This record gives sequence, structure tokens and C-alpha cells, in this order.
Amino acid sequence: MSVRQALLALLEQGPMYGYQLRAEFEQRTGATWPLNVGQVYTTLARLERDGFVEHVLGEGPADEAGEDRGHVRYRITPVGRGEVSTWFTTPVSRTQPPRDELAIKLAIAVTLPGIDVGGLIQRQRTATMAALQDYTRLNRTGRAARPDHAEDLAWSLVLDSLVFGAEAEIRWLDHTEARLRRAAADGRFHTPARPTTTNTEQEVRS
Amino acid sequence: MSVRQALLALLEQGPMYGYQLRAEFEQRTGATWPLNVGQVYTTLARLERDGFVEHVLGEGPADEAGEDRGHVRYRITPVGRGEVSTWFTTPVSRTQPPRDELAIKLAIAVTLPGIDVGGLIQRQRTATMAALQDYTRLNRTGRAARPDHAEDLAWSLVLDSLVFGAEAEIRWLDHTEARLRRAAADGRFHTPARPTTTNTEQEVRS
DNA sequence: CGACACATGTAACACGTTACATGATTTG
DNA sequence: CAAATCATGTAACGTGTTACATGTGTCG
Repeated sequence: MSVRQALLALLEQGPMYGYQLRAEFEQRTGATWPLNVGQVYTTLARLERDGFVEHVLGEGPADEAGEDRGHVRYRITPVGRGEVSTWFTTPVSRTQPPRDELAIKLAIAVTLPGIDVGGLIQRQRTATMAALQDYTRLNRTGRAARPDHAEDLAWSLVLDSLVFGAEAEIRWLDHTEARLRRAAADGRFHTPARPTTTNTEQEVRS
Repeated sequence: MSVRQALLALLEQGPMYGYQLRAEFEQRTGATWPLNVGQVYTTLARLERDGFVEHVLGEGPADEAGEDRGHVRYRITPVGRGEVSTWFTTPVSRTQPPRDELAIKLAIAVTLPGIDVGGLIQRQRTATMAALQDYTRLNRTGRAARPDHAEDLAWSLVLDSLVFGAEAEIRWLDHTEARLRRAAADGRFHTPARPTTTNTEQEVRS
């Protein structure tokens, strides 16, 4: 739903056409989340289907416009404005966060026999630290470095968000590694968990 | 792709049927990411379509099984094993992370006029801190508190991941708030928080 | 017996994503 | 002029998700 809401919110600036929308989106979010042009159009079609936007062809007076000759602009409707308003008013639900692939992967890895969890963590940490360095360099050298326009500030904030997220991930990996070492030192979880009988019976095989 | 890969990986423990798979998944990931049973079957059908699993009806000897009479079990294929292996070997790409709805929302909010960014941040922080407290309480009182089984350890690790993520989010919100205040104090951009905008022309000073 | 959980699916739809077709405009 | 970019879409597919149909077993 992110792209959908984002494009709709951008239309509060005024009617825009497809390529404009993609440019506006990428100015704010940077190269991290590239947006295929085709997706802009499919999303606009769905927004129109739901009554949040309407398209306006060319222009009437033909002299006032000057900027968007022949372009198909999309304009937000009052219903769409309400949707945007609730989007900005309602906090992102942390009660049911999006599935974290890394957390799932590790959670399953520690319950399967024969998985090199240590290596997994190590590889992941290397990859995440590399990404972190990329973010830091971008934040130091790019247009986000010293934002003069609001769009650059936005891009810089997104970069910060990625940095904070990557740092948290690394901390979690370290923390997990330590916990696993302690558990191994305690001699726990050595027995490979054979398929355990879900919720009915407990069967121990060796 | 998370659910798909996770279910496939779980089948390395041995052939299982639908409900079992859901139970195994939820034992490891807890109540955070509930899994609709229907999705298990759709996912299994797609895994079979791609040659990663095959279903086995009932059982041959009819005496060895005992556990799964009449159940439709799914067994991972060699191809599926390869898929799981690469999943565990390849780190999760941080080069193109999943879209962060909160980051996108804030990035757009700071570029639109008339958005109460301060309130947005405040509401989000409240919501995230509430979720954080829930996680902490779960980690202190639930089965994840002192894990004896590997599944409980997994669930505890997932909880840690959520905690680390929520903490990072709060830090980012504070950081963002501070940056916006500084920018507003410098008279840059349009004033975000207060609607008392009496400023005329702003000069950019760094 | 009736309610409820178990168990297996199917149908339909959501958004995200890419590949492709098509034309207009710009530019080297 | 040729190539590239702009611009607008459409078609097709992916996973995720839910609602529903259907039947079996179990338990108060």
C-alpha cells in the first residue's frame, strides 16, 4: 500500500501526469526504492477505479497551460483528500508489522539441524555493514548532504531511516550471536529437534 | 517471498501437512505474524507447481505412519532442498530493502504544505512505544522468557528483532524531530509544526 | 446432539512488478 | 537521420490474503 498512498498524497500538490509523479516520488525517496513507470500507471488506474483520483485530458483554454500540452494529468478528488488525511493522521501500525525476512530466516535456522547459523549471521552482518557504508557515503556526498530544498531533506531523512535500521539489524545480529553462544555453552538445544508433533502429543525420539 | 521460503524450509524437517506447517511456523514466529491456513495451501500448491515439493497421499504400509492417517503430506524435493540451501546461504539484500511505509510517509509529509509533521511524529512515537512495551512484556512473561526448546528460542529472537526495530524507529523519530526543529529555526523550508507562518522570504543559510 | 476445532482446498482479489507496444519529442 | 528519452498505457504474472465450501473428528 505504500506506493499507492504515496502517489495519492503527492497529487495534493496539484494535478500531475505519470512521469511527473515518478520523478516527484524518486526525488524524495532517492535511488533506494526505484519506481517503475508502469507501476505508476497501474496504480493510477486503480486509484481512479476507487474514486480517489480522476484524469483530465489536455486542457480547455489551450493557452493557459503551457506546461503539460497533451499530457494526461490526474487530479485528486475530495474522497482522495480524505484518504490522504487519514493516512497522515493514522500512525503506521506496529502491532502487525510487515514480515521481516531476516528474522524469519534466523528463527527457522535455529530450529533446523545442520544449519550453519554462525556463518549465516556473519554473512548477513557483512552484507548489512556494506549497505550501511553505502548509506553513509551517500549521506555525506549526495544532494542529501546539505539539503536546501525540502525534497533533499526528505531524501536525507529516508537515508537516516535506512542507517538506523541497518544499525539496529547489526546490533540484533550481535545480540543473537551472543545468545546462541551462551545457549551452546549451557549445552542447550544440542539435540536436533525432530518434527515435533504440533499441538497434540509430545513424542521424543532419539 | 518470506512465507513461501519459510514453509519450504520447514519441510526439511520431514513431510508435513497443512495445519502442521502453520503450527510450526507460528511456534517460531509467535502471534506477531499470524498465518492464515488458506495461505498455507495456496503456497503449497505454488511450491508444487514449481517442483519444490510433492504431495504424498495417506501412506503405503498403513501401519508405520500412525500419525497422519488420511492427511495429505507434502515432501520437499531435491530441487527444493537446493532452494532452501541458497536461501540460508544468501544474505538478505540490504541494497534494495523493502519499502518502509513510515519513512515514505514522513518523506512526503515534509514536502507537502499544511501537514502537521510534529503531530505525525508524536502520534507515531506513541504508537511505537506502546508496541515496544507489548514486546517487552511478552518477552518477560511468555514462553519466550526462558526458552527450553529451540522453538521458544526462535520466538524470543523474533521478539528481540521487533524490539530492536522499534527502538531504532523511535530513535529515528527523535532524530528527525530535532532536524526539523533546526531547519525551522534556520528559517529554511516551510515551517513544519506551527501554522503560525508569518515568514515571507527565507534566506538559505548554512 | 450440537458446537467447535481440525483439515483440505478453491475462488477471488489486493498490490507490486516487469515486459512489451506505441507514439511523440528531443538531441547528437 | 538515428538514437535516446519522454510519455501512456496494457498484459501478464508474482506473492499475500481472505472468504467460502466441505467434510471429519471430538467433546460437553
